[in-house]
Amino acid sequence: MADANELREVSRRAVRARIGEVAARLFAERGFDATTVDEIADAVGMSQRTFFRYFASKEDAALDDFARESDDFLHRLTARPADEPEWDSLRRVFDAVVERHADGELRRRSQLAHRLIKSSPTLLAAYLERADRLQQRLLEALLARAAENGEEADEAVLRAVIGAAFACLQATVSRAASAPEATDLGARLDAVMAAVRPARYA
Amino acid sequence: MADANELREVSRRAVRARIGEVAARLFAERGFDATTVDEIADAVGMSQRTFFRYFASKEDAALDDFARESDDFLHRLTARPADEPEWDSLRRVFDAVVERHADGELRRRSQLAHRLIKSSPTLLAAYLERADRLQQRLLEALLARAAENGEEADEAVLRAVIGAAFACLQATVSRAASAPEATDLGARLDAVMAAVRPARYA
DNA sequence: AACGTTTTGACAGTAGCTGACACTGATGAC
DNA sequence: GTCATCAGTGTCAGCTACTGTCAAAACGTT
Repeated sequence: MADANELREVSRRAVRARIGEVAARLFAERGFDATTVDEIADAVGMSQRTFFRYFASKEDAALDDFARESDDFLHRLTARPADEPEWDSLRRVFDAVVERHADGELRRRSQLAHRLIKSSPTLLAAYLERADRLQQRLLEALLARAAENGEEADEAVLRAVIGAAFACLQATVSRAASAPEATDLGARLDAVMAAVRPARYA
Repeated sequence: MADANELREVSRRAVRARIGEVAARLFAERGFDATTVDEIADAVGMSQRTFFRYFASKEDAALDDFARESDDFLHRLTARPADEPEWDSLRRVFDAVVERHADGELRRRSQLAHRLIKSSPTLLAAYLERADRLQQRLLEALLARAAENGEEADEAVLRAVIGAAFACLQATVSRAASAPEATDLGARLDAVMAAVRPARYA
């Protein structure tokens, strides 16, 4: 029984990944808005209905990588020491992006995704909404951590701090996505996050 | 000729405002997703097609207030002295929100809008996308200002600073929207923006 | 009253997305 | 080996947001 379920999960993930790849290729070729779900489904060899059994929306197919990255972020944050200043913890969380940027193939893929997102308002909107959700999850994690420490955290300030950190990440990655050549993303991020480091962590 | 055009503009704005009011009422009653454009058009007494001649999307009708606020933000920023630290200029720009919050009627309206936005993922996504656009416009203004001052601004850092300031605003307003009673939004915002104030302005 | 411009409604069509139902193919029980 | 089961899939029908087109209506100008 457990085996069967596991096999199904494996299969499901494989199909999902395949759809994601095909979709990414079509999006890159024709653009996000100009690609229909029917075309993706056809290219994969399935019905439109089945596509929607794997992805809740066309946007979800395009943002699948970011969904996985979100989970990674959360894991990395909870792995950080509880007494580390939140700002520095967040910087370490962002190493997920820096590390991915180090690999040539993954970097190209990430840059492509970022340019795609910037090219379509609806996709950008979906991306920002997911980023917002991620920030809320991180906020809960940091609130729980503060409670563990016996501190009384100001939720609004903490929310703003997370938002500020993400603004640093976005600004840095955005520039790296436009830049033709490989930049030292880690160093750039360090510089930006040092310049923006909130007074409360000074 | 000029008069006629002006009259048309007045009429157009009035109709647009009327649609916005009716839509806001329906959204408040039934929720954003549960309200169809047909229902709004019916309630106003026009065809669906005409609705879309005034608003490009259902989201736009719900976010009309924020569109006007965006223009206000930009005006206020350009009115600030060129040598003022960006962080402080942004705080003054946000006075637009603080002032609106001071008036009881406008505050209720703004709180309603915020709760509506949080209640619908699609509407939240549209809101965040518009906020992002606004930040880009403010970035351009601040870049132009820096150029005027003869400074060489780091675009990524400036982008991050604007994002950080908006994170403060959002966190503060979000809490105020949930809070039952009237809070001193200006004081709260001052506190959050002081705690998060970037190192470069220390 | 006649004219030209603008606005509007009606209609048809596309695309994203969902519910319902029937079919298929693999799995486990007997 | 047969049968019941059940997840995965395709088909179909339908809803809603949104767009192009075109003819009719509304409106200010002359």
